[in-house]
Amino acid sequence: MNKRELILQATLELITENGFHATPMSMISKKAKVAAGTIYHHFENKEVLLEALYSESKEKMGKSMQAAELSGNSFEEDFKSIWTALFTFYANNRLRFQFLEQYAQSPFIQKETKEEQRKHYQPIINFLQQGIEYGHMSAIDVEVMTEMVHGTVVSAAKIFHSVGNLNKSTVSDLANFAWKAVKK
Amino acid sequence: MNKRELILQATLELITENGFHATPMSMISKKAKVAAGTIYHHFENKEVLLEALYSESKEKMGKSMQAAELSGNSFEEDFKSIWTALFTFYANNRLRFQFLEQYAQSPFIQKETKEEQRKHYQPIINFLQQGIEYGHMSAIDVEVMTEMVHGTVVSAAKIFHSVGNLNKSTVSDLANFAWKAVKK
Amino acid sequence: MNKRELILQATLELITENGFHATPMSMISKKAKVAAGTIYHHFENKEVLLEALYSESKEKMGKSMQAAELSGNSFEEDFKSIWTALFTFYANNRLRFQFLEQYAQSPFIQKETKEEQRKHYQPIINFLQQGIEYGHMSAIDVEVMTEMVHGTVVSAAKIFHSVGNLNKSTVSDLANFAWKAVKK
Amino acid sequence: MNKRELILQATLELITENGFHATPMSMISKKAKVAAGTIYHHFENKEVLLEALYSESKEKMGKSMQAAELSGNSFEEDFKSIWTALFTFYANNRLRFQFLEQYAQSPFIQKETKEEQRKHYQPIINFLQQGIEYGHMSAIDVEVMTEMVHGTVVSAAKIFHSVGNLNKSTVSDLANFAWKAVKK
DNA sequence: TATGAATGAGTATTCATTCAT
DNA sequence: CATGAATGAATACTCATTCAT
Repeated sequence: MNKRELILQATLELITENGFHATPMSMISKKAKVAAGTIYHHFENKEVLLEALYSESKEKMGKSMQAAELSGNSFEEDFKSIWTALFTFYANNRLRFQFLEQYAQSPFIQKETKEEQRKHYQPIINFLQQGIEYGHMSAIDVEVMTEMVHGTVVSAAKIFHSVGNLNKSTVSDLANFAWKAVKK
Repeated sequence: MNKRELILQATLELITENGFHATPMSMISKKAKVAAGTIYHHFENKEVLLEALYSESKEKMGKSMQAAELSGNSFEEDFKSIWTALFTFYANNRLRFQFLEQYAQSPFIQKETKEEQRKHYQPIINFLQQGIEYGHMSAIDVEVMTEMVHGTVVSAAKIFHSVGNLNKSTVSDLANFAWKAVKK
Repeated sequence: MNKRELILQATLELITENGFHATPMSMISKKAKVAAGTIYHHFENKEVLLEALYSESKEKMGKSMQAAELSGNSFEEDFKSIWTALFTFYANNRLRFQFLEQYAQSPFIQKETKEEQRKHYQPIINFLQQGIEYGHMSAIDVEVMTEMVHGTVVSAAKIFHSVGNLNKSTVSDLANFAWKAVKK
Repeated sequence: MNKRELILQATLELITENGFHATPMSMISKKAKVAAGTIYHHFENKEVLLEALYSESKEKMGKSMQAAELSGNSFEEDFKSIWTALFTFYANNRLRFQFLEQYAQSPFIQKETKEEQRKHYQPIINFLQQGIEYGHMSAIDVEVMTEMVHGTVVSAAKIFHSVGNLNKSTVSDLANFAWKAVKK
């Protein structure tokens, strides 16, 4: 890992644990085993560091969904594949999940940064849009639908992390919970 | 309003806007039109002030659900009544909603405080438990079910606040979204 | 005890333990079981309270020496009687002793207050002056002599309080220590 | 002078003048011509700064006594040499003297710090111990004896500083005062 | 006299950021 | 690129004092 990545990783761990303001730069530099000044060679200031972490996280999240293998057998099956892919990403990446939850709506992240990261999950919005158009899903506004479906994944991930793990059948139940909610 | 309430109200507004650490006590005292020292007559320190706000908010949230009028005609109708009652509370109390979202999982709130506030929504858990037992709902663990249902209300409220308002039929659609998800 | 005395007593105990600045008025009011404002009915402010305690203490100290019974048999005997009287006062009144030690030279006490309290031990200075004039003692400036002799009592009292007690023969040894030092 | 020493010197001057609690860190940083935060790079907090000053002062005091040249001609001569060496140190270092007087017994200084500094005057205790054993001095407990003798130096130094100076013959008289007190 | 809630100036300490090396 | 000592503005909290009751 190069220094930039060491800094980002340390920031992720510390900020998730303590929050943004309760994580001094000195603490990050210590954990990353890097001098305080070095952080400033890679990131203009603390806020920029946070935004970089946000962008990186959103990108990873988007990629995890796009990596879902879609059989094309049925819309239901593909929907559940994507739902499970995102859930799995959130389950396997606790810190990133918590970080995104904490900062998704936070005023620390610039609007432009948020907008820019939309691209990573635009394909998913398109997928849902088609589901509605082809009559597989309720005719709810696609932005609303997206938020509602994402909410079910988030809730499932929260449960996963509070319990510590979840057996396959429960995960399947929860994917089904989401599917029942959206299907026509 | 007495000084204690003025302080709590100012804290709610400022903390939701800026976050806990980015809200100096001096800013709170200014907004509440109270001397800095006065805050410390009513709250031992900043953390205690935050916890008081959390407790007050959870209590109001619990009461909003318990105020839902249950006709007893059908489980579905009652389920939607409660769902809508909570959604309405979240919709009408943006600051409280955002505050609870931000601090529900935050490490700033003591575990004991969280435990104590459970009592306010225990009746709802009981209601869902019965729904499962009487076969109205899927046989999912009731704690899991509660978290999932709550997640749908939270997502709906987020949509409401990002859009600014939501017409009655959409709200009804979203209550139905939740109902379809849970029903047998 | 009236409130004024309760306040003075509480102040003596707390200030000796914690020091002047580390003893808030609120702590004094609590210990004296009196409202904060009540202190200000009896003492203009914190400094005046300290000065009152100083004056009271110096007066008690002066009286303790003047209460020494002088047989008139020999200068040595009378010298030792006075020495022992002051030592006994310091030994029996630990808090007053420590308080006087701490504040005797402190800048908190106004010069005038110190001057005014001289009257209480002027008789002792006169006694030593006579001792020098009659040739019982070394011909050292009487102010210097007074300070040196007082120093021996202070050292003895410090030893007493650090050990917890001192048997009669040791006290007698120490009075003799002082006498040997001053005698011709 | 490096920053650490500048801070210690400023602290010595200010604390002696105003007392510990009446000397804000900001005042120290100003006098030392150093930023407020810089103090915290060298001393963990205000109390640690005080302890460092105490240790440094006790060390200097111990060294001043050990620098006394002992002729070995007579115990009396050596005793007076040491007495005079310490007196001279106290006379030439008013601030350190007053600082040590104020904080020697203060609760601000940790017991361990005090214990640790004993080493600096242990040689003197040994010297007095021998004087007692060889019959040069009264058979008083050596700890008691040390405190009493030290008390005479302290009194002499107080006189010196209140008057402003003292001629050689008076200093000699006072060394003799101490010697007469202790000799057999 | 007595009370104690309210005030707001004052203080120790932290921490993002800079810059000489 | 990397370092870490130095900076000084910012902040939580304290406490002497006041004053309406």
